[in-house]
Formats: sequence, C-alpha cells, structure tokens
Amino acid sequence: MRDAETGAALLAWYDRHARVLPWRVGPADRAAGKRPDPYRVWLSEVMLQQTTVAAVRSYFHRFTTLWPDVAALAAAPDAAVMEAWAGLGYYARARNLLACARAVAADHGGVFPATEAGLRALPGIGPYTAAAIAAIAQDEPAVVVDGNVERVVARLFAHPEPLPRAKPALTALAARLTPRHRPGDHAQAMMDLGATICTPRAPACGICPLAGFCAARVQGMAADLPRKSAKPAKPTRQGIAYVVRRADGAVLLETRPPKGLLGGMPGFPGTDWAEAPDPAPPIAAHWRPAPVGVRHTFTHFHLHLAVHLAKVGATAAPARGAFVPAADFRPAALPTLMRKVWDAAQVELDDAAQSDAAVPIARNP
DNA sequence: GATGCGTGGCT
DNA sequence: TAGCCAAGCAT
Repeated sequence: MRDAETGAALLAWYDRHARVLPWRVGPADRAAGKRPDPYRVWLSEVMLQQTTVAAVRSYFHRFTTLWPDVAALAAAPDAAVMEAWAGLGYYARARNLLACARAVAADHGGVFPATEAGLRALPGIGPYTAAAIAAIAQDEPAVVVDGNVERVVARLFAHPEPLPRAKPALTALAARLTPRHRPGDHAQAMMDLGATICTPRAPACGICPLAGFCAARVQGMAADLPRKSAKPAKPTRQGIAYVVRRADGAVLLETRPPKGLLGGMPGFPGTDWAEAPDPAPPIAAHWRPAPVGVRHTFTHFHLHLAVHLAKVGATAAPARGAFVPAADFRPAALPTLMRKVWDAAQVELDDAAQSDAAVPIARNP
C-alpha cells in the first residue's frame, strides 16, 4: 500500500504550510524538542469542538490571560468561567471544562494524564479530544478522527458509505495513515488539510499534496464525499421573553437550570419554548410588547421570541429570578440569544436603532 | 445509535 | 435566503 508514502507527503506539506495558531509550538521550538503545553492543547481542543478557529481565537486568548494554567482555572468561580465562555455556545463544554480542571488539580496533582485512556476518563474529553491531546501534547501515536479527518480519508479511499454509519470504517482507514513518528503533527496536518484544501465544498484538489494518492479524485467524486444521511427538518418554536427594569436600573435575570439548553447561563425569564407557549410573567407589572422580536436558530429548532417590557418599583418582588444591579449587569455575559433579547428591548420605538438581531414582530409568524 | 446541545460564516 | 457547516460530547 501507499499509506506510508501518503503520510510522508502530508507531513512534508505540513512542514511548509502549517497554520500559525496560538496553541501551537512554532517550527523552531518544535525542532528543538519543545512540546506544546497540555493545558493549552486541552483548552483549545475543547473550544474547537464544533467551533471554527476564527470564533475560538479571542476566547482562547481571554482564557489563557485570565487563567494561565490548569490550577488557576480550577480555582476560578463557576460564574466567571461561564461569563468568559458566553457567546461561544455549547455551554456544557464550559461546565465540563471547569469540572475537568478541578479533577486534574485534585486527583492528578495538577498534571494531565499521560495516556489517551486516562484523558478519556475526564469530563468533556471524548474519543477525539483524548486522542488529539495524546498525539499533540504527548507524542502518542493516537488515531485522531474529527470531521476533517473523516472527510479526508473518505476521499483518499473513496469510501462511499454515508456518515455517521461510516465512522468506524473511516477510523480504521485513518489508523492506517497514522505514523509512530510525529503523530501530533500528522493529526494537525490532516485537520489543516481538511480545513484549507480538502474542504467540504469545492475542494482545491489542484493544489492538494495528496492528489496523487486520492481515489476519489481519480473517480471525479471528491466533492461528493463523504456522503451523509439526511437530517430531520428543524421545527419552529415560539415564546415570550420578559425584560424587567427596576426604577434604580436593576435588571431581572435568572440562572437557567444547570443542564439542558443554555444550561447554567444567565437569561431573561420567559415562557417555555413550544408551538403554543404558556404565558406566565415573572412579576406583576404593566406589560407592553417591544416593537421588535428575536429570531434565533439552535442546533435542532428555530425560535421566534416576542419581547415584553415592564418597569417596576423599588419594592417589587419577582416570582422568578433576581434583580441584578445596573452596575453589575453586562450584556456580554449573556448567551447570544439573551443578548439579542436585550438588544430588542433597547429598540423601543426608534426604528433607526434596530440592531441586526432585532426584527419586526410582524415578520414572526 | 439517536438525540440534544450554540453560534457565526458562507453560499 | 435558508440551509449547511465547523478541530464532538453526554446520555
């Protein structure tokens, strides 16, 4: 087979074209034997789960500035970590990140486990992330399989089986290419190739270092692989978000339940999100609808929210949530949906002030 | 194995 | 525009 030859061509390409990323060790340091910091590799890999490099950069910088090592992160308050994660999405990652940091600090002497199996046992570290840390930070010949690798090997071997059923077969194919020498660079090379050349649509086969090894290219079907089984359509759900300001400027917020959608994050009280939600305002007040609502799309449904506004007196007692003093309220600490709600609440009747996130209620069916 | 879980960019 | 997609994990 030409597996070894393929791997060599990939590493040769990587040595010339590796992307410069804040969590990577540069070529000179790598040649000098320097390994990347497992903490930074772990943090970046968790942030990169289902998330683009462009979105991760500023968050990675903020986290490593606030918490330069795993001990510092383990000692951070929950709310500070959730706030720093606000806007990045998939908030279970932030909860597991903190749980993992505390487990490493408490149970492993502040040092990440040296093996893939040890890493895999930590919260928020699944098969991909364990393999990535083991390969990149610890030079273990772990088989790293993410969406990029699946796509690259599906094309290299012209594997026609649709995902997710093809996952085990693609993992076996990826294992054939994984070298014992420089497995971390190999893994990063596969992912760089998938992100920049072997892209989902319109792959740049003309400049691909593996073009001569690619079965799909020979068959003219690279752009059609990997096949994917059809996904169900997203339903649309409705709801009302309630924005209450007290006379002193305090804002009524509640912390969402620790699990589930936007779990553990702050937000405005509201109805449930359903086809026919049950209106239950969190406080007695004179409510008026904001002139614009909010549209937001989650992974598995579209959401249209009406925004209802009220001002209340200094002694008003809410049935849900708690008033946050104006000085402590930061919209940036909210998940994006709730930031859109806040933006909509600011629009009042001034059309010129409408943000991109706010749309006229009339457009919400 | 299927489902739930965010967000922003791209076509 | 509406859908697709991105360095997945937990249950």
